[in-house]
Amino acid sequence: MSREIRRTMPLLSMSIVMQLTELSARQIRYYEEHHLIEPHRTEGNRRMFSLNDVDTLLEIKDYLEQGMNMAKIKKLFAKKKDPVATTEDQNLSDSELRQIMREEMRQAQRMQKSSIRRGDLSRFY
Amino acid sequence: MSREIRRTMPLLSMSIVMQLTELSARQIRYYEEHHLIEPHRTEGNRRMFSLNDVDTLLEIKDYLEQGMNMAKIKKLFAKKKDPVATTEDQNLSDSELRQIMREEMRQAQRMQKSSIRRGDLSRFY
DNA sequence: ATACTATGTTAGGAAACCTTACATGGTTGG
DNA sequence: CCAACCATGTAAGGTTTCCTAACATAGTAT
Repeated sequence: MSREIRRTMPLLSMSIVMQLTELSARQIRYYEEHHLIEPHRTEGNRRMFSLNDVDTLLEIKDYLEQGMNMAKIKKLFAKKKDPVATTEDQNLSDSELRQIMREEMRQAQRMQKSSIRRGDLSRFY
Repeated sequence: MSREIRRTMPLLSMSIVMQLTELSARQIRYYEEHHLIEPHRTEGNRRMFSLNDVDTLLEIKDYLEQGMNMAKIKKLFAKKKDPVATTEDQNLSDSELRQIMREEMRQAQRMQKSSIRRGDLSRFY
C-alpha cells in the first residue's frame, strides 16, 4: 500500500491539526476557503485532515510569516501543481517560482541533517 | 525525533480508530477498562489514541477472533511487557508465550513480503 | 441451571465542531 | 490621509461526536 495513500488518508480532527500546526481554527478554515486545502468531511460535516494537509498548512504558515500574501501563495501553489498552466494573469514569474523551489529544496536538505526544525512534521508521526 | 514518540503521540479520535480497527466504541472502551490500552484524554475528557494503541487493538481483535479470552489476553500482554514477572498466578506457561511470540514473528515476516494483510496498519498511515 | 463474558443499546449530558456574521488592526493604492 | 482590503478574532446558535452509567443479551463455562 503506497505512501501516497497513507499521506492522503483523512485521519486528523480539527483540534489535533490546530496543535500540530499552531494555527487557529479560523485560520485553517480561511485557507480552506481559498482552496489551499480541501479536507475530507465526515457524514456529520466535520473536517478530517490528512498528513498532506498538515504539511500544506505548515507551508502556508511559513510563507505568510515570510510576508507573502494569500494571492501570491495561491498562485504559487497553482504553479507548483501545474507549472505550465496557461492562464493569462498567472503573474508569478518562472524565476520567482524557481527561487522559491530552490529554497524549499535547501530547507528539505537541512531537515535531513539537523534534528528538529519548525515545520518538520516528522516530529509528530 | 524518535519513531517511539511518533507512534505514541495521541493523534486519533474515537471515530477514526473505530474505522481503522473495525471495532465498536463499546469494544474499544471495554478493552480500555481492562487496561489493555490507556488512551490519552483531552481537557474535555475525550479519548485520543496513538498509532501504538491502534496496533494493540488490532492485536486484541486478532486474539479474540482466535478464541482467546480477555483473561488470557491480559496475561499475555503482561508477560510480553515483563517476561520475568514474579506474580504467583501468572498461569500462562512460558511455552505458551513462546508459541504465541513465534506466530507473531512469522506473521510479521509474511507482512514484509505480501502486500495487504488484515492487521497491517501500514495501510493507513 | 447458573453465572460469567463480551458486546449491544439507550439515555442524558458535555465537548468539539459547524456556519454565519460582525469587528478590527495592519497594510495598500489613490 | 483616507478608503478599501486583508488576515484574523470573536460571538451566537445549532449539530455532531463523544462521554459515563445502566441495563439487556447471546454465548460459554461451571
